[in-house]
Formats: sequence, C-alpha cells, structure tokens
Amino acid sequence: MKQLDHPEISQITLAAVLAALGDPVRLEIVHSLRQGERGASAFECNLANSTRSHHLKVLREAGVIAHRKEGTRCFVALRPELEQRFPGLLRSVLECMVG
Amino acid sequence: MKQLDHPEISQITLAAVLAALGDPVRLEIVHSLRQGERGASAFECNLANSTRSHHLKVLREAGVIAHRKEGTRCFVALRPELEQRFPGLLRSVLECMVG
DNA sequence: TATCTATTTCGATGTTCGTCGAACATCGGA
DNA sequence: TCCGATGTTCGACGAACATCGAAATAGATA
Repeated sequence: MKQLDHPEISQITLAAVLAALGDPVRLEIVHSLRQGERGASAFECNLANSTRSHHLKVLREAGVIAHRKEGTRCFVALRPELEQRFPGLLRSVLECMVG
Repeated sequence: MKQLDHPEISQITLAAVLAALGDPVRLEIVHSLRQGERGASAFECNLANSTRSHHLKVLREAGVIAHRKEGTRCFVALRPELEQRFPGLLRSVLECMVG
C-alpha cells in the first residue's frame, strides 16, 4: 500500500499554509475536518473527482492535512503537527469561519 | 489628493485575506507593519517599485492594509477593522512569524 | 483472472500571479 | 513652469493554478 508523501514539519512554511488556505474550496474542506477524519469522497462539493484530488494535494503538500489510504478508499484529517509548527493558527482561522 | 479605494468591512472575505497573506513578500510587509504605520518606500525589499506597488494593492484590496497618500509620499498601516471582522486572525499569523 | 470501485495522474485549456521596465500621474520646490 | 521624487498603471512574459474529461492505477471481490 503505497502512501502519499507528506512534508516534514520543519519544511512547512507559513506562506505556503496561508496560500493553501486562501481558497474557498480548500477552506471548506479544512472546515469540514475540524471534527476529525473523513473519507475523501464525503466532501459535498460539486467538483470533478480530479479537481477534488488536486485540492487535497495542495493541502497535503502545504502540510495542512494528512492523507491516508486504506484499501481503495482514502481518509483525510488535519495534521496535528501543524499545531506544533504554528500554534493557534488553524484554530484561529477556523474560528473566523463561524458565520 | 485622490485617495485609493478600500473595501468595506463586510466585503472582506477570509479566503481573500489568507490568499493575500500567502506570499512571502506580503507576509514580510505585514510583519513590518505590526508596530504601526510606515512609509511605503521603507520596506527593504529588492523589488521594483511597480512590484511593490502591486503587492500593496493586493493587500489593500483584500482589506489587510490602509493606504494613505500625503503629498508625494504614501503611508501604509494595518487596517484596524480587520480585527473586528476576523478577531485574532492577524495576531495569530504574526505570532507564527517570530522565527 | 476478470471486474468493480475509489482515487490519482495526464493532457488540455483558460485564468491568475509575480515580476519587470516603460510610461504616466501627482506633488513640492527651485 | 519646469524638475525631481514618489507611486501607480500598463503591457508583457513565464510560471503556477483551477478545472475538466479520459486514461491509468491499486485494492477488493467474485
């Protein structure tokens, strides 16, 4: 089971994280992950599979999400290490979305 | 003295703010404004005037900075309304830059 | 092995971005 | 009124991005 590459904590840059979050689709994805892991196909966005896959890749390469494969499915969750690297950042962003 | 347009508070979107902050040059500009207003030419970036002007425009149109003209000079500062719109966000981002 | 399902990758297309130099605009002062 | 300083806008460029459909991949299952 080949897993996907994720960047090291030290390689995660603030600009890359903010750029990854600076898109309405990805912001919605991250928001829907605040309660925990979800299946990748569970996002109710009207996007082609390939487009959704692209956005997940951007979030993964920025260090925001963890991308785990299990059988034919894959599961996505927020990376806990992000809190270590940039404490409070993600929580602060998510709190801005309560509207 | 024609002043530049700035968006209303209600028009500022989270995705636009994060996208504006998701660039190393602009992040550095915002960081250097944390203590207060500065002259626009005071940023020590090795960029052409036009490029700097472009980045300031992106930040201004996202609602992050206020852009004030005075004579031939212009002055830039963080917009206090941003704190109203997205409380804690900018502080949280700036705290991540203390490295 | 064949097939079904979930997802990624590829190729194409159109858009946006970051950057620059050149041209333009504006103000203050000689 | 002309000049110098400071910024903005314009036009251009390559790079990166967002999107899609089609093809390829990987695992589960019959």
